[in-house]
Amino acid sequence: MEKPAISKPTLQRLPIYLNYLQSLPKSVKTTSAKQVALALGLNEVQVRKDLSVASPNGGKPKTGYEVEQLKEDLEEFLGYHHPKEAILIGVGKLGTALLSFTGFQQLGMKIFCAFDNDPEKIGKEINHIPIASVHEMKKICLERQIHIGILTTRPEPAQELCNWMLESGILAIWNFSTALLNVPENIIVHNENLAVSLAMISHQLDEQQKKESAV
Amino acid sequence: MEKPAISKPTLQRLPIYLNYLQSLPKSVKTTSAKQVALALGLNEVQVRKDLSVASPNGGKPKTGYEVEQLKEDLEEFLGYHHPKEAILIGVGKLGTALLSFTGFQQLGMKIFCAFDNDPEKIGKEINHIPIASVHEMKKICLERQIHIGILTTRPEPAQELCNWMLESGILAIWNFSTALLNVPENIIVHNENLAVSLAMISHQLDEQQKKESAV
DNA sequence: TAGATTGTTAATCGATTAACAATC
DNA sequence: TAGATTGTTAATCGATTAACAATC
Repeated sequence: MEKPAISKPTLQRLPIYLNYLQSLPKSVKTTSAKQVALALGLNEVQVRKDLSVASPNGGKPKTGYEVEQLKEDLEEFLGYHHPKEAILIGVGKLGTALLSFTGFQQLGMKIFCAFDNDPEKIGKEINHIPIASVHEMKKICLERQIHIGILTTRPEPAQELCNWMLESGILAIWNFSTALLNVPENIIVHNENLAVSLAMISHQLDEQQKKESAV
Repeated sequence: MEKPAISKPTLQRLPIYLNYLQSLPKSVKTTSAKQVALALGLNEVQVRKDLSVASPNGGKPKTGYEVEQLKEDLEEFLGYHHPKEAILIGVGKLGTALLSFTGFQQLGMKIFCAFDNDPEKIGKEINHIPIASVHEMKKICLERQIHIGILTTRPEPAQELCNWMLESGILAIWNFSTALLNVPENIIVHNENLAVSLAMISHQLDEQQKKESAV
């Protein structure tokens, strides 16, 4: 009855598998866990286990997985066929870049509307997405039952805008600002943290260079 | 003799601790693992263990950690006091947003030069960072011994530019493109993957809503 | 059939959490 | 001193990997 809860690491790898499958030439009709693992630097068994979670069709002994079918299964599992609507707050450089990115639709998300407080920007649109005043946020979100908010502002106004989002019925915040947001525990905050990425890269680089110089 | 290798999860949390400490009002002189854990939704022991890795000074029983000292220790550990130079390739919307971001210096990275193939852009600068032709990349990188490359192009030219980067002595690639890069195993690739973030958010949101409706 | 490949059960590994001794 | 808090050792938990049976 209960769908077995998918683990976080597995969930994170699914879009990566899909991306790999999409990168294959059309002539490739099937693939195997071994091939996928090799291409992505993962363990073969891990790939099989992950895929078995997301693909009800699975693979076949000897032949492996049908690429088209597997892509379909992963897309379905990840909800790409039923895009969720989102709003974006803060039409600065980063906000503009995200609004201009045409790939979200294929990733199961559609930015319905953007908000800013700059009269110069309000009323315009980017990539067919209208920019409205932040004061209209509540009305629009409640009306369309939008639950995802993308925050791309400076850190200073972030918390206040976050609070407005919560009043507007937003349940999940994709936070590109550097601010640490305070929210009730039923609200999801996903921090897109450049500092974390940089720390990883910088540390790995140091390790690598230590290794090289040791040779 | 050997510094004990820091675990990946710990390394990822260090910048988050630092960010929290920086968000504290100046009047707060000390803090405790308990407070930090509460603020960030983590386990208290985990915080202490993490901090003990990065802070040689540690905390004191009863009083906890000195905020200024701990910030200093974390910054030092994360290499923020000795910024590494990087290049950026692809001055589109996202590239421009990253070039305009003034916070990298504080995070231990300095973008030395950007590259593009659009004659309109070459010769200009953004945020005092010059934009040069991709054909100058090799010369500039080798001269200044730059080892980090930030890739913000469309997926189509990504692999070729990646290869050029490797010829230019780049050892770590921060990949914002959606392309899957093929590199030798001693080269570090860190994929900044919006699809992964979206999958997490979307799935958590579904879970949350399932939970709510079950009440 | 034999061999390749899947999917699953068992073993290992590593990270988190609990328990506790040390100390300011 | 008593109590709060640190740092560490031990126990638990969860994810990865290895072993293996099933099957096309």
